[in-house]
Amino acid sequence: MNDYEQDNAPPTGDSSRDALPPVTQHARQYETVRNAHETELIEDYVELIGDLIRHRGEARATDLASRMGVRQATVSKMVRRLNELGLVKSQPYRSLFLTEAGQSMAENSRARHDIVLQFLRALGVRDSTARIDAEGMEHHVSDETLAIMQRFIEENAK
Amino acid sequence: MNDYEQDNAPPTGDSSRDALPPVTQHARQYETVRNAHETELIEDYVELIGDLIRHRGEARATDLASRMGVRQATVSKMVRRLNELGLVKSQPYRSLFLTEAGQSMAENSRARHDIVLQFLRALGVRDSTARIDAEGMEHHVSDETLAIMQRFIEENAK
DNA sequence: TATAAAATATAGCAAAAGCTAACTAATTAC
DNA sequence: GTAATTAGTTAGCTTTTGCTATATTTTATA
Repeated sequence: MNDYEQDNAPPTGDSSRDALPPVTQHARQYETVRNAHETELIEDYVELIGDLIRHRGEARATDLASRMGVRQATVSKMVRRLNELGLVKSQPYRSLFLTEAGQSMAENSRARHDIVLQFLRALGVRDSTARIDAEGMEHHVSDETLAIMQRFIEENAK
Repeated sequence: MNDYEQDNAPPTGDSSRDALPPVTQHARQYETVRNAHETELIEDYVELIGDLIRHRGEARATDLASRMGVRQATVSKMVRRLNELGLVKSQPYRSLFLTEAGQSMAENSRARHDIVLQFLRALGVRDSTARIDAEGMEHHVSDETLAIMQRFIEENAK
């Protein structure tokens, strides 16, 4: 039997992970992850630029590079992309600014990030671990799950 | 002030996300995420091959392609990589097998995946959403957090 | 069993994100 | 105010993971 045809197979009634999901749904899961990966880096940069402006007054390429753990050349290239995407406004050799769109992306990312981080802490994860996990998980948490995390935080607040 | 120097700055005493983490730690967070991305796809393939063998008796490239939502050529190329990495044993035009190493990676991934999925469900996330989120989150959850999730599942089992 | 269909492989292209090296601009220090 | 240092840019390379198109092999069918 071909795997394509399995989509027509009757549901097994088994709700655990033990059964493979129908092909179409399975593929959609991986597609969602791939899509997230495409926007992930963009969001991380925009979020970081926002944070730098917020906390340090300005966002310099050098600081982006050292905080991201990459070379300046990499940042330069990325900033050009962010410009093209209309997320960042910049002039050569000057520090960076977010456009309206960039600003709202930054706020959105920061909010998600905060919720995930607080959720992990509320769950009992150590701060340094929580920060690392949050950075990775942030982009893979659906709105539905995020709302549930939010509720969890409120219920478990001291 | 240069951002590099900020590493020597005294901690603000503010444990919320409101403060930027020290530069070195911040960079390590992003590095961890980048590293996860490198192994992520590999693990997904190996895990899926394991699942296919388990549930369908064999793993064919076509089925990998349809379930991953990519083209067969992409799978072919990936399988060559998995071979080089010593995770998969395969002969041209034949179905795929996992090596010892591949098998243990598959088991490990499946275990992680299961815990994350069950955790999300225990938290109250709908099944279809939980599956999507788990697929993305799986690779970004530390052992520490995983253990906590495990405990949470046990405590909240009916 | 010969042929059509399905599965797999290979070649070659593209985009993304990293790198180094070499160059230019801005800032700081003297 | 010039020289040295720091910051930013650009060009060109590499790896990874997609893709299409084409060739080859295996399997199924008439």
